[in-house]
Amino acid sequence: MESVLRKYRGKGFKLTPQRIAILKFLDGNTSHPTAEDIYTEIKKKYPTVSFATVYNTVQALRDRGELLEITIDPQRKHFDPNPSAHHHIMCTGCGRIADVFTDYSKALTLPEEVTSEFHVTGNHVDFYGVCSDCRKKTN
Amino acid sequence: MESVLRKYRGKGFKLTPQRIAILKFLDGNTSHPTAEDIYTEIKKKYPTVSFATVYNTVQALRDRGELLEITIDPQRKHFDPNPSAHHHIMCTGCGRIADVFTDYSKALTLPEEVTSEFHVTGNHVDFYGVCSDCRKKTN
DNA sequence: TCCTATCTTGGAATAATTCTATTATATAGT
DNA sequence: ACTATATAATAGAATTATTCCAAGATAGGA
Repeated sequence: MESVLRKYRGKGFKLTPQRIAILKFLDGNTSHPTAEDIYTEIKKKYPTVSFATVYNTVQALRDRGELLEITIDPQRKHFDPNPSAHHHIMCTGCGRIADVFTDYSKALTLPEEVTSEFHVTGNHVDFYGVCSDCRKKTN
Repeated sequence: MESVLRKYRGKGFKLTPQRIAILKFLDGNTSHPTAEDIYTEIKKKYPTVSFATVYNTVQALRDRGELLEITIDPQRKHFDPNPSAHHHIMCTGCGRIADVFTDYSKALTLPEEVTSEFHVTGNHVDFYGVCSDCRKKTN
């Protein structure tokens, strides 16, 4: 828990109580929360917290490379506190997002017509499917 | 042009003037327009067209498998009238989206821990980069 | 301890999308 | 061609997600 905070000390990143709560909530969290998920959680301990604080904090973390913005869900953004290169799969039934740790970098070669026009800086591989819980329900 | 409309006749899909305009705008269009792009275009010929019509129509097309919703842009949805499996690259400078027609299906194998939980139904491979125009400008 | 840059907050603003009630019309059936 | 009706179009309100803003609060360096 202290280790969560250590890397943010100094460097003009103020460790306010709200931010500490957000950092602790995100630490090791693999649930891919939305801004609202974070807001709801932090509100339990800090009832006056605002969405602005949540968005400010995730943006600060993103700028520092500590957080990824996930685009797999067409409806809203999700966040992932694991900034290392990996991918995702979303259940089209319940919306749950899980991690996919396979490294596809070797496989994702681009044709010359694309690489000649774009300097490629990154990629997302998103999978869609139906999880076992949802298969039981809807059949 | 007639061929664009042929496949929509019958089957409870009403070919209204607004829809025909949308279908013609989308036919062969590789610009990956947003709802607003479509709205702005159709408004030229039908000044009273509403966003509801645009959204209703793209949803009807999506339901019929004639249109894909693109999630590569975190800010807004884009649409692609080419429903065959392919992928995209977006310029992080100007937001332009281009098609990537490489077939990665063979390469995108998932670990057993994922396939045992999810019945996989689809995937998106999104690339990010900087296009040649934007390299000239910002650099 | 004090100063100040930075943060938090509430609420307003913006933007994207969906919904609703009403009016209009494309098309199937005659 | 005519009519009935299911479906669509429209305006505008509602919803949802996100950003902005001004004022007061505070973390952390000096």
